Amino acid sequence: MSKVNINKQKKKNALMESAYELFTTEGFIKTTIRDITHKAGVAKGTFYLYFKDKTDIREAVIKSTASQLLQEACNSLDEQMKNSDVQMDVADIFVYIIDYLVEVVAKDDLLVRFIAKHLSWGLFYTGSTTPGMNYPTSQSNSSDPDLDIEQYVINKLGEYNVRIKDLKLLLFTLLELVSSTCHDVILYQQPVPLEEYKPYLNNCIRLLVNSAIEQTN
Amino acid sequence: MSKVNINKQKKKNALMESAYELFTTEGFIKTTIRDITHKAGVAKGTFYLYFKDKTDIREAVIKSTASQLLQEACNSLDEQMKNSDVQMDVADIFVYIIDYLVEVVAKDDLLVRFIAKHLSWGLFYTGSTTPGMNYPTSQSNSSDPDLDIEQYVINKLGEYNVRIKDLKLLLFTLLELVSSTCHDVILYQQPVPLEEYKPYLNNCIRLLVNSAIEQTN
Amino acid sequence: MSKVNINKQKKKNALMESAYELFTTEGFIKTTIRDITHKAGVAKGTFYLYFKDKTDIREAVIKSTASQLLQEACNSLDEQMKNSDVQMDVADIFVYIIDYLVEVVAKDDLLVRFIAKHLSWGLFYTGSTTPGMNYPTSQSNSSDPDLDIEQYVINKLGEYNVRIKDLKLLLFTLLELVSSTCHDVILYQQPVPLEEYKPYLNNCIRLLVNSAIEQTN
Amino acid sequence: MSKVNINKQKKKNALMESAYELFTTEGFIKTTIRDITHKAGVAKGTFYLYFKDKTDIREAVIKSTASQLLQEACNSLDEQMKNSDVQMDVADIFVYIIDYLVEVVAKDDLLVRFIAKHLSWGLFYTGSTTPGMNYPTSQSNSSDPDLDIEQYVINKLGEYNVRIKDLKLLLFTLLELVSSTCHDVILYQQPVPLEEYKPYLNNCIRLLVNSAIEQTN
DNA sequence: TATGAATGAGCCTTCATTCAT
DNA sequence: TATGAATGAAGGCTCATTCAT
Repeated sequence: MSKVNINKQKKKNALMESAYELFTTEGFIKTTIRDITHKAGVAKGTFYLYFKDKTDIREAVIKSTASQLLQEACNSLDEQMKNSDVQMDVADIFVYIIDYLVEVVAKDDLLVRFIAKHLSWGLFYTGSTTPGMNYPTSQSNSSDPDLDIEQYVINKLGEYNVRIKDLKLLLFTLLELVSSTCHDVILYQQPVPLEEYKPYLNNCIRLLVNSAIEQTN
Repeated sequence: MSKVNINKQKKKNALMESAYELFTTEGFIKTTIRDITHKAGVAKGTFYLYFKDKTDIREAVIKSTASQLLQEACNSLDEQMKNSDVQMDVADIFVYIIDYLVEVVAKDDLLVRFIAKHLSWGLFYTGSTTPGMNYPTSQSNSSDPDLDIEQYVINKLGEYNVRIKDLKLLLFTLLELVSSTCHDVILYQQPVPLEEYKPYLNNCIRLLVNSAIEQTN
Repeated sequence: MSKVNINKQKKKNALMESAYELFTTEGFIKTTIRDITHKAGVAKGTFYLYFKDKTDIREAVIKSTASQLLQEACNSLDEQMKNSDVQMDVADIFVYIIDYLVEVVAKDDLLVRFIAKHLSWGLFYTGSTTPGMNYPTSQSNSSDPDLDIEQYVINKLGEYNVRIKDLKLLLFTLLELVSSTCHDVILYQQPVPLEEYKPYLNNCIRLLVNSAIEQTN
Repeated sequence: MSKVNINKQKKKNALMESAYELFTTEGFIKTTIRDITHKAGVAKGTFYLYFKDKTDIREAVIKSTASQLLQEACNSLDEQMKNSDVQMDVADIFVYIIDYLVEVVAKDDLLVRFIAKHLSWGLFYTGSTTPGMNYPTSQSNSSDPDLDIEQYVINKLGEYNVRIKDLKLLLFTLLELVSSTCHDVILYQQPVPLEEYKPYLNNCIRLLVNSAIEQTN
């Protein structure tokens, strides 16, 4: 990548990071373009060189964040399976990942406000970014995250001699279920606190996952 | 109720109805106070006699709408059970209600934009409405909806000799699951169209409900 | 005075007292009619039965307050002269009264903000109150305060065998001088603190007063 | 100064001039930001690029106007002393300047409404203007007016072999005395018309000044 | 007389967006 | 490419005033 392109990417990243911080701490509506550019250390006009408007950068930030989060969760699972002797069954895998996500999100009251209700956005939607403003190649791995998670799960399950029926739907359903319920539970402790809800939620997940398992030989 | 109070109530209702229309057709952010009052046929200042700000009326409208919707669903179920010879099992009841909600919402592309992600708000949250501005008695039944839905289900199941474990959590989880997934499915047909998703969703519901049933006697 | 008139007077007094409190604590601009009536325990519409608008009540309050203040000062002087053996010369009398005013005002940071720049208003102006809304007879003594202070001084000086040249102008000049300078000195300690300024001011007063004395006989 | 900075200064000046006109003709309260910007030929938002709010521009205008006025008075005195054969004593100097101010102000019924009660503000207060929005160098002479007037008087008196006791306090007292009394006399002709009051006032000034003179040598 | 619900003009202020530099 | 001064539409909200009761 040419030096000038690297510089452009830096600017774009700086804007996205600033936007992320402000969206989570101040909220989307209260955050202004001026805030974003100021924090990123660029001029206001520069913003419009990279994003069409505020919703455009929000979408970019959500996708990037959700992707990253899931990536972390998967990495953590990999290590866990490598290092631990305890045998996990298929449902355990789903529960582990979801638990990971919930824990991360729960620790960050601000993150949940911003992203929880949109967790699956980063994974299943090919939302229309500003035309001609695609992510640069350096991020292209995460720009098509749909494959990632689905494929990741398929690989993970390779050794189990099982097949998951309607895997895409299952993933979608689980993510929405989790993000939606936890959003309310974490933020408002309604109808019960998180610690009380988690066992219940995990049980739901196991039910849905186990019901989707088909043995293959 | 005094003549003046009746008039006040009329004004409040007019405002809420206007807000509902505008929120669903134009979106919350694009809707202005001026729009609401204009449509309601009152002066701008009058708005502030009844609501603190735009979020305040949104909350009121959501609660009212969600409550009403669920009421309709329950009524429909009652009739169905009275008139039909087909025997419903416990899970059928849940599926029926949820199906009803989904169908109503699906027909109204606008409604879903506004309410779907917040369906459970009207049922589980005791958010603070403007103080001293309670719903008049004519709506007081739905002003404490928490009892309603839970109690309604309990009554409904009276004749089944069953008990539902963690009923409140089940209801909450189901509502969030449904509203969250259908929101995306209906609006964006992502990851699959509604007709394709519904059977899958219904199956999930049955799983969760059946797993919560405890036989009594 | 008829019972109904007494009641009317009570209302008017309540409004003026509320206005005084609010003007001094919140400032004239920030104070609203609603605030005044609320504090006075009457309805908003009632305000307009007694005063034309906010400036109208302000004028009434200033006059009343300034009058009262001066009255207190004069009373204090009377006692002082009765009880003390120390002989006061003519200038002492002026200094005493002015000192009294300054001390009262200095103690009340809020009072000075409101009235200091307008001290002489209550004494020399026959400002136009709302037409047909004159002070009731019970206050008529203070409604023509011009005579009061001038006559008071004349009486006071009776025993001194002196005449003051241009007494009205002297009084006006002194009051304006004092209120104007002290306003700034008390509020901002500019250009010097009050304690430092007072001796200087007193000296100025003595100069002006002594220069106005004409011996008689 | 760069071209853009010159332009900025022009805008700020235009705003201040418009504000001055409107404050004097319409009064501070009645004048709106919209009025000011409209008259200045800039957009409403532009106002907030230069001033925090209405009180901010008022302060700026008062300071600037008071400074300017005094400068004129001093200049006039200089010429007078150069061209005239009549010998002025020390008190004459003070009287001359004050007379000049009073005359200017008296001619402009509107000016007095705005500035008279605040004449000394421009000379003794170092109020906080909008931060980072200092007057450009072209006006910097008057931006520290405190030194100006005091030093000016000291210089003027150089040839008189006299020293003025408490010069700063004297100046402050005189300015407040004059502006305060003339405010009422000019606007309301209370308690007497200006022409009648002026000789009295001049006499007061002479008293105060002469009493402050200390012979040197 | 007294009320207070209703009014609606008009306020201040923000901020996305443009464009000359 | 990058800037940031300028824009001006639009927003939320206040509040003096009216008037039917």
